[in-house]
Amino acid sequence: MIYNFFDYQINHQSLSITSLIRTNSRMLKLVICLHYWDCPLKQPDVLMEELNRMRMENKQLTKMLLIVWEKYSSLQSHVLELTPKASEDVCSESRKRKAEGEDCGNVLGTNANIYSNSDGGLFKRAREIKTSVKRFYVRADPSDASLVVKDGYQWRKYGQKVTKDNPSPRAYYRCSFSPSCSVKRKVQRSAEDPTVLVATYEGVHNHLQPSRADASLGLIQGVIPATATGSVPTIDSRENRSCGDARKLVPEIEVPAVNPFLVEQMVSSLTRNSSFTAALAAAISGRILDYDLMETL
DNA sequence: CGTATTTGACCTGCGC
DNA sequence: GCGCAGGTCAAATACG
Repeated sequence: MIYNFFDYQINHQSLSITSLIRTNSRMLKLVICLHYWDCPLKQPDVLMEELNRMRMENKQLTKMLLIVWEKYSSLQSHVLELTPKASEDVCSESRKRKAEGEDCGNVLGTNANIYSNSDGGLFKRAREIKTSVKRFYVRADPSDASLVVKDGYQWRKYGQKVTKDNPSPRAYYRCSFSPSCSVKRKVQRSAEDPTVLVATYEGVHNHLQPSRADASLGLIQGVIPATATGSVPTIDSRENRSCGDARKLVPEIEVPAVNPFLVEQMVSSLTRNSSFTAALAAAISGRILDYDLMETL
């Protein structure tokens, strides 16, 4: 019963955070609109009014966001305190079960507000909060023995191992871009289809992607995005499928997820940065002045 | 010469 | 307690 209560609370808080981030993005959209001067609102007064309104709204939302985040964090720690047995169960899960969970699609995304099961859902959630595991499938040249998946991040290989259930070796990588980044990656050829590389990511990067250009190379190499519109990725539907059918999985490759925490950090820092808002106001006023001059000519 | 990769040894946890 | 398997370490090696 108490679990259901916290379950609702955490879901509710997560959804609130997501909603607030989306609302905050309205201001950034307005900035982009002003920058390219494609905004349908041609009246500077209307724009200024809208900007001021957005600014006030943004301040309030930022405050709310911080409050919600603090409550969320305290709730999260409270839940973990209340469920020591659950935490132990989670931590003591055998490696084999963990591996099976990964292989069989019991893979957890970063969207912590998406839960489906009711029995033991909270226990699983505790693990989801601690680790994020994602899998990607990359089409590769079978003649190429290297286990290289270009995803735009910098990786350092620290080990290679042949596993029992797969004749091809598994390569272990760490993120080398930032020493504080603890993201790990495992790359192994699919046992069923050697032309497919299976990349398993553990953790979330605490830095921005070093090179978007490099990421695009992944597309050349064979990673197929989930949607052509670049929609925000969610938990891969493949994760609920049965094991070992890589061939069917390939056409539904997803791109790395946008890190909600990074988005939150960026939005938060931008909205709290007085110099940013000052520069923004200066840029907008400059645009308005330019527009007035053009109108008078 | 500095950095990245390779690879055998070692560690850890689980099942029997 | 022992063996097995996955994961990690670190010295040796390769490479630009």
